[in-house]
Amino acid sequence: MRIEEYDLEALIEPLLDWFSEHARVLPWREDATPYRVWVSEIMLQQTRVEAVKPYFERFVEILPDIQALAECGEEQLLKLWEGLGYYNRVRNMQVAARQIMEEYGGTMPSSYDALLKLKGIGHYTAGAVASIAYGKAVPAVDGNVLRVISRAAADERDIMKQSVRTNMEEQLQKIIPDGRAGAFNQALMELGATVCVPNGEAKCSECPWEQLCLAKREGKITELPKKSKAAKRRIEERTVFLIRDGEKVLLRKRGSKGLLAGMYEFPNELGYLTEKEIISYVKKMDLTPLRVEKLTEAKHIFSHVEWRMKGYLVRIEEPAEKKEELIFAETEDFKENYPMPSAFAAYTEYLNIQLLKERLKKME
DNA sequence: AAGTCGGGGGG
DNA sequence: CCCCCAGACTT
Repeated sequence: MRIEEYDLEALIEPLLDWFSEHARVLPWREDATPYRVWVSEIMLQQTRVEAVKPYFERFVEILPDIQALAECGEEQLLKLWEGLGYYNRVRNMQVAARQIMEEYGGTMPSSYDALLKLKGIGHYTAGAVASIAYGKAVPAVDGNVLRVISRAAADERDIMKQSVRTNMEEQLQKIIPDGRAGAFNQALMELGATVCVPNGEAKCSECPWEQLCLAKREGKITELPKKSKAAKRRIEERTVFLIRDGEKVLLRKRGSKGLLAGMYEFPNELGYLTEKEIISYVKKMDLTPLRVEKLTEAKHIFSHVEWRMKGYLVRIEEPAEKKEELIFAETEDFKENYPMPSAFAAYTEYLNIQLLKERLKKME
């Protein structure tokens, strides 16, 4: 069965009635200005509501409007996003903020097509902002919507295909209830997030569509939606260096493109280096290693690569001359000033412990 | 159309 | 271990 053969309109009233009683209280739903809706939608891309909440509050407090976002420095921007992942989201959002300052005098555009032209805003987010913040009658099809509609209509097409998503948008466009587009789109997502859930048991007894859902009727809830599997992750072995001069630790800033763009990291290299190779690696930076100590091993899983890390603490002599390109950060404040990805958590944690030990020693 | 881009929660 | 998440961009 395809959604063209299913009566989507019958879903609207039960859904809106359900939503009016079960809508969660979320920070971005209070005072749903275009800016706040935009920020929340970018943060929510591939990210759960609970993870976003604290980030959202802090972000809009420190950067309360589009101009503040446009003028924010890179370090502070990444610091506000630190731990959320997909760091290009916030970099793109700033590009868009500058676009809005120049092309729209600082006012968020309201049309779907204008929103779609902004960096980092695709079909989903354009639809979400246009409908939620401006009440425009356009769909916003995310993973939740694909799932709940696939199930309701018992549509067996592969939702990973772009053509299926586009078709879903076209069919939903026809039935968007006038004047209630924002509530309708949010209700579809809310149903997917809280009732028609992807993992575990769908809570069909709580669903406003229990009598209308074909997947339920045909016993296909667990089979739908159909989804082709993602490619397998590759594995990378890495050696991570905590190069320490007294209280200071050596950091490196990553390039402006690719994985973890613009973030800081401990120097690290592909492959597992021997202690001999570690020493020559450090010497190559014109540093003088004193001793090398093995640290814990750690694993970090990204979407398409898995890092298997072996860490080493390398004590060095205080450099005679400070080289410009080497960033030696004080252990005390490196957390406040340098945005670091979670991938290195095992080793930043190690520094914390070391810091605590040093403090205890001083108290004796 | 396929690959890239984080991190965490839950089964 | 697996899955998925209020997706977008690049090639």
